[in-house]
Amino acid sequence: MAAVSRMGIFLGLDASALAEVLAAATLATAQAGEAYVCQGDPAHRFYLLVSGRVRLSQVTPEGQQVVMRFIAPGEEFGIVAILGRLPYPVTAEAVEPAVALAWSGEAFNRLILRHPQIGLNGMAMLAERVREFQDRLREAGTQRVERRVANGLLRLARQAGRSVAEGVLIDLPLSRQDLAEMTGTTLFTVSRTLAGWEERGIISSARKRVTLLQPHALVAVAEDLPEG
Amino acid sequence: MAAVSRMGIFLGLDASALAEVLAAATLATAQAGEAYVCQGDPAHRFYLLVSGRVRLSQVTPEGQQVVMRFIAPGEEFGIVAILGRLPYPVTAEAVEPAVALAWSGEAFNRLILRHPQIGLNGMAMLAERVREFQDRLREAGTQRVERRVANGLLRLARQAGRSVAEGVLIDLPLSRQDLAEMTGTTLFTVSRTLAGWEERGIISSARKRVTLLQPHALVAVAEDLPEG
DNA sequence: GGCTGTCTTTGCGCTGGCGCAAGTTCGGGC
DNA sequence: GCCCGAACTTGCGCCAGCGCAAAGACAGCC
Repeated sequence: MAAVSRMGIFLGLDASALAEVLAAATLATAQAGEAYVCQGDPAHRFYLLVSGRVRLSQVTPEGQQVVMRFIAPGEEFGIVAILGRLPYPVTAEAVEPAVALAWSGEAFNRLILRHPQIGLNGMAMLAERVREFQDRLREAGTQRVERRVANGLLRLARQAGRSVAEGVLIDLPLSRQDLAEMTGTTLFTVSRTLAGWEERGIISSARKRVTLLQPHALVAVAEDLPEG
Repeated sequence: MAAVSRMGIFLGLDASALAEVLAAATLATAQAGEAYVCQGDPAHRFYLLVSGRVRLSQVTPEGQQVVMRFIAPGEEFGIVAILGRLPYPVTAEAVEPAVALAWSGEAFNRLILRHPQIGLNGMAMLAERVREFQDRLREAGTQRVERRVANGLLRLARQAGRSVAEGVLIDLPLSRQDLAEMTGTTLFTVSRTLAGWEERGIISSARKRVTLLQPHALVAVAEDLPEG
């Protein structure tokens, strides 16, 4: 309950409203690699992640995969469920053991109507999400690969970064492929780019693991500043 | 009032609620080329377009412009105003004479709390917006220029298409530059691409004006099908 | 009608980054 | 400890699309 009361979407609700929200929820756990929802399935449930990490990805009609974003605890996914029985546009898959709260679309609709604050918070959350996608779309259209990858890493660090002795560890199993699919390039190019940064001491990388050693240097790359 | 009651965000409100919503609104008109909101200004107003067309664009720190989308009557812009005094992330400029309803962020917050249906509708609207941006981001990451331009045109046709004798006219002053900034390419490449399609009889174009003569052929390009 | 500025076209050279193939390293299961 | 498959690296060839320059076409204004 304490955890739930701190989630953005339930900010400003009193204890009884929170209790009601929780009473309507079911708990859904997933192991690493297990999917919460699959692209194309009819959307009937809406989720809020409590712990773990979830990866949202889309597969193109040609079979190519694209990683839309990673979901951190406190964030929502499957919102499309509240607007009728459209199919989910993405697949949501746990990349490490995860726990989420789930509501049926109808139940969540009723909660919003009874507690308008949830609708207000939800709009704020989605507006923020729209802003993030706008930024990424702008990047995709105007920036070269190196800058996009730098921005992608910085975004992940902000979302899932953990301070460790050497710098900021991106606390996610993150393959070169994932990074390529997030930034619209190929795993080859990502590999070469990371290798270049590693040589310059900006990052340190291993299998499915990246640590930012000099975040400010990466920011310089992302902003296309002359060598710092 | 009739027009307002048909807007997605006010669906399901009764007459008295609609009257209340309208009473809180002010009318804002703009001439072609005039800006409703400017990127970077503190966001204090939220708009719903009644008539005309509005272009949302962003300027990168390097001064490069990007066109995020066009707003059609019934759609919202400036939503960021309801979440505190953040700066607007985009500039909203009328491309033809426009009329919009405007609310202050606080007033709209109060309306949502009094009429939760608005919050629900607003979430639906934003969820749809997120979906659109996800699609575009996927396209940006996986498709070649020609397909992206085809998809861009089709999206515009859906949003602002008008049936005319020869086909579907995109009813917007739309320069090559605009199209390039929407699809993440250059006006040169757009010009060449359109010229190619015109030669094949798929479209017909003039200054700031494009008409789809064979929409299905454009769909074939967008989906990368073999020649139809 | 002529002028001006904006929009558009077209040619040409160049390169970032893709695509593939082959090889290497690593982690986990038995 | 060994094996297997997944993840990663590296070299090489190639081309889609960018960048620029210069010229052409059109709309609106005086």
